Amino acid sequence: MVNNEIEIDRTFSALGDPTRRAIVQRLAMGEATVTEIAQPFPMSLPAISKHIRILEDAGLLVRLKEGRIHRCQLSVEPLREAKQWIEQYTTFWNAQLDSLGQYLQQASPGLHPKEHTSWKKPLP
Amino acid sequence: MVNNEIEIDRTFSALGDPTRRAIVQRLAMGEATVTEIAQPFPMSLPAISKHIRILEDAGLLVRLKEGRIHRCQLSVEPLREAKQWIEQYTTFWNAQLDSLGQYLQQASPGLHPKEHTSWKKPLP
DNA sequence: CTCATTGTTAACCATTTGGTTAAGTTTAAG
DNA sequence: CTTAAACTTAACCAAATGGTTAACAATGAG
Repeated sequence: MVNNEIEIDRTFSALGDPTRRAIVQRLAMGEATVTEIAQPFPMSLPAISKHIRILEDAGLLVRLKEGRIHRCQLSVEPLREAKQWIEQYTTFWNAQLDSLGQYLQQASPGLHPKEHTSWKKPLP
Repeated sequence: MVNNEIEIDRTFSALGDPTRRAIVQRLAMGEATVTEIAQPFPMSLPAISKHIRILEDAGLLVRLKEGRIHRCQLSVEPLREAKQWIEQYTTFWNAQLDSLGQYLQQASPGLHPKEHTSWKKPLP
């Protein structure tokens, strides 16, 4: 949990692709082999293999090799961290913080968060 | 909220870039103009302009034009939806669903986990 | 009017991404 | 031993991405 910047980057990049999000969704229903994962997708097995690798590198997928089949399952920890990253900006508290910050800028510019220059009220 | 697949795609793609996540973080501190946003970044203004456009297209940023300056502020609604997408897979409830689903699949393959009804409540 | 400020658009470029097919590897089966 | 199955790796390709500089547009200031 210390240096999560690179991890969070991998996580969000991995989730940026619809195919990979669909794989995550699939795995949420239960573990699956590579061919099982590939089955619904209109693309080749190597393509899916790459996607799985990317999810694995992002820590979103763990692979249990049993003989020649690779059993894949979802690992939710990176999802939790992505959720936490997002929650910084979606909580009620931060909404309040945001409003307050803007108010402070209006009241005494230059005192608060960023060195804003003067602030005009939006026109009606 | 009907066809959120494309929206969620735009949102996650937008958040997949570290520069854009940093912009989101910056805007969470309060609104800012384009040059203010660009100031800390070691890249040209047009590069930032493009990032802002992508965030805007994703609905994560709203632009208020006042004369020649564009005041940008964060819009958290897409973040909430991204959070909700993630939460499908990070709640305790779904962890249970996953484990039980795997058990049920082992016990009676062909039955889908979601067809069963005795699930525990999610934890906060 | 003239000039600076604020920002976008255009044209271009290198790298990354997401896909392909073909070949290789490992394991299970006959 | 031979062959099939389950995947991965390699080599390649087109398109998307993220950046650049130069030119353009619109607004505010002198």
